Amino acid sequence: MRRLTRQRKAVLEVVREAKNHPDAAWIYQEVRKRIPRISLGTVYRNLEALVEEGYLIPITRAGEATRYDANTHPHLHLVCEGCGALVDLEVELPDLLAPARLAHPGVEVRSVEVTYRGLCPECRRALKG
Amino acid sequence: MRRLTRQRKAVLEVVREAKNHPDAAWIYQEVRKRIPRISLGTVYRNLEALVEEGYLIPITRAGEATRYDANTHPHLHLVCEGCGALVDLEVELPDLLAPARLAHPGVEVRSVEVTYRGLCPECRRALKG
DNA sequence: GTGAATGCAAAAGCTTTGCAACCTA
DNA sequence: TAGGTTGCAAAGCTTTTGCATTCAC
Repeated sequence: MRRLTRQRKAVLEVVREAKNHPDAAWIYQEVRKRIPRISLGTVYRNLEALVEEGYLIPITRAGEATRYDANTHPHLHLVCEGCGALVDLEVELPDLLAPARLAHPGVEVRSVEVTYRGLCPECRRALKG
Repeated sequence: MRRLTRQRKAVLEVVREAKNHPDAAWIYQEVRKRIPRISLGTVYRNLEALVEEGYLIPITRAGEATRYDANTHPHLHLVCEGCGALVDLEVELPDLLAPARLAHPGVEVRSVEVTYRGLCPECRRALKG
């Protein structure tokens, strides 16, 4: 059975309180303020468990450490090509699963992950005036 | 100026001939059949260059090596939760960029990447009969 | 000829793992 | 008390980098 330890609780809290999709190193640094003797390995093990349990969503990008998102209600991500920031976009979506389901009857589609690339408002202003 | 070396040509050819989105290690192994003294570092440097030039698309997934896709016309990816395979889905898409553009006037959206998760036909049959 | 690209090897991340001690249920 | 979890440290993997040499243009 899975146990609710101080460490697991702290890791989840830190990610929930974070604003910008932190990675394991940042989470480790923050959690150490509460539990100074926690190890990086424990952070990784708990992040993995929390992802499995559905509390966190992992976000991977080429050449970067995995980031974690505690925002569980449906939303999209924008990767800014100017500053590299990962921004949440709250958007009403059409049913994105439908096209794949209709076109591929043999396939079972369970979820979809959508990532936009472009410019965040700040970078757009800086680059285009 | 960028130079067209035997190594760069071979890397691109290997990825184009590959069927299932190979990673750097696999590409290295294949290219060595043609250029035995090529180094893994050169493979990485050329993959990076080919991505920059738009010949290849990098695909990243949590806990896995980056894979490369030479299929440049628009398509989606399905990650099979059964066997882990990364499958191309050829699907007619609605305009996925429109919702984000309408909802976020300050943002400039340039491209979108869509990844489905679910079961490929083989795994679906195996699991559900 | 010139400087981009290569091969080699070392190093730099990020992440995982083995193990004894510890703690939650 | 049982076994999931932790801290620590070492190892594993993928990817990057420094440098002398080579090669494309």
